[in-house]
Amino acid sequence: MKTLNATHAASKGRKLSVIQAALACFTEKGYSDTSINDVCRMSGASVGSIYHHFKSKEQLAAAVYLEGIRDYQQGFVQELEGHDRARDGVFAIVRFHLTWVERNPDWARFLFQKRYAEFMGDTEEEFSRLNAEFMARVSGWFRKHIGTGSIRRLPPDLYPAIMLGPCQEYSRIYLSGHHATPVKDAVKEIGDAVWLALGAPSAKKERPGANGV
Amino acid sequence: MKTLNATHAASKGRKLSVIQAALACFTEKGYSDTSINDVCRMSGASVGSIYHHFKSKEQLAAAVYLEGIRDYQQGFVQELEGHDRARDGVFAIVRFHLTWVERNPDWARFLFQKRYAEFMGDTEEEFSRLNAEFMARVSGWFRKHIGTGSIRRLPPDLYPAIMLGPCQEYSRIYLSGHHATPVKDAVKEIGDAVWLALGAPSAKKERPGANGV
DNA sequence: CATATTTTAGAATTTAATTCTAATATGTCA
DNA sequence: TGACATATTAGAATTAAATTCTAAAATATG
Repeated sequence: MKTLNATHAASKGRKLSVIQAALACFTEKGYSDTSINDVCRMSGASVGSIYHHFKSKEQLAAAVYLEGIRDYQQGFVQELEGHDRARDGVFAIVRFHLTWVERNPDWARFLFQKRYAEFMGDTEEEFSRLNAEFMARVSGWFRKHIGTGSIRRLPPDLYPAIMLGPCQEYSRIYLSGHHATPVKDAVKEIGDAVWLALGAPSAKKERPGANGV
Repeated sequence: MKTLNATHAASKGRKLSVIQAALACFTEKGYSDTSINDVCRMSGASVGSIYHHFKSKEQLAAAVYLEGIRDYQQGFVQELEGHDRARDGVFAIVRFHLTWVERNPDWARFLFQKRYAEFMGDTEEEFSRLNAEFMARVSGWFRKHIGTGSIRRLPPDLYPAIMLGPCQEYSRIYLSGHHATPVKDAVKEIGDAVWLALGAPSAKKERPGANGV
């Protein structure tokens, strides 16, 4: 028994060390620019050893992903279900997510931030500029409406996050092929929610305009 | 002039056809499993021709990304700035995003959905299960609180989207290294916004509990 | 202690990205 | 138009990196 456990532990230890080395490499150089040899050097394991534990480079990345997401989800659920009042729960989750990311930036980068980053090695400047201009225009639009008192005043970088975040998340579900609220209904519901989140109390009763919902 | 334009057009045509072929390949088989030869076959261009137009496979992917994001952002800004009343603008954007995704699912997948999908070739079932369980628990928690009347009733799949979307979006900015509202303030602001979006009118004045903000 | 199983090593192979050279097409200008 | 310059295409040659394979070392079992 003890020996069996010991073996398992040793095995798990090696496997884990490879996963951690892989995370470090992926974080530093990105997935494509990390070679299996890089992971060998970083972890001290041999090629054969790595391929014994992981079927392929992609499987290794998947293992890294699963390792991180498990930790995140466990903490998330614990936090959520540890609060009885809805408001407390919601606030706790928001805090949990943000602090988890703050404490585990490498994992978070790998788990949550793999959008386009992978490809943007050189083109980064162009994308950066494109994105900066875009965000400036969005922020400008909001600033204009703060002036009229119809938008609550918030730190400017949060407006896009609050407005687009739910849209993005919904899209992810919609695209995954799992059952999702139909687009038409989602437009209405998410629209309402975003407005509740951003509208100033005095403006909450604004009626839809000519081409509103 | 005409000839010059023709050349440019032809050149752009070729380049564009390669970009479109690449999008098709990436959509069908994923980035890693797409070889340059696949793109050759699909586009009719030769290896040399592709490498003449794009420095590397990653640059090709970047070009695909930029092509799509340009279209998205252009439509977005046009929509946003075409509405004078804040409420109309917000609703218009939500609708724009969702319908854009609906109409351009391949682009959207490539632009917005490149999180973990890339690595999950085989492990997909495990991740699917993990994720389904997680979402079920989150939804369950919300269902419980609808019962008490302190959460507005919405299609269940939208609760996670509305709660987590802004968090994810904020994290993306925070992690990108650009200036972002400090985590502490963001927790408060995003928490408020999410509660405004989800809380029922009757419950809006709930005070924070023992371990609330 | 002998045997079976798991793990490690690293060389050999295979696959796919990238580079290179030459040919072809296209545009410019006298 | 015809000679020259530039941009584009083609595909073979090269290089880099993923994956496989064989055998040795370590570990567990009885």
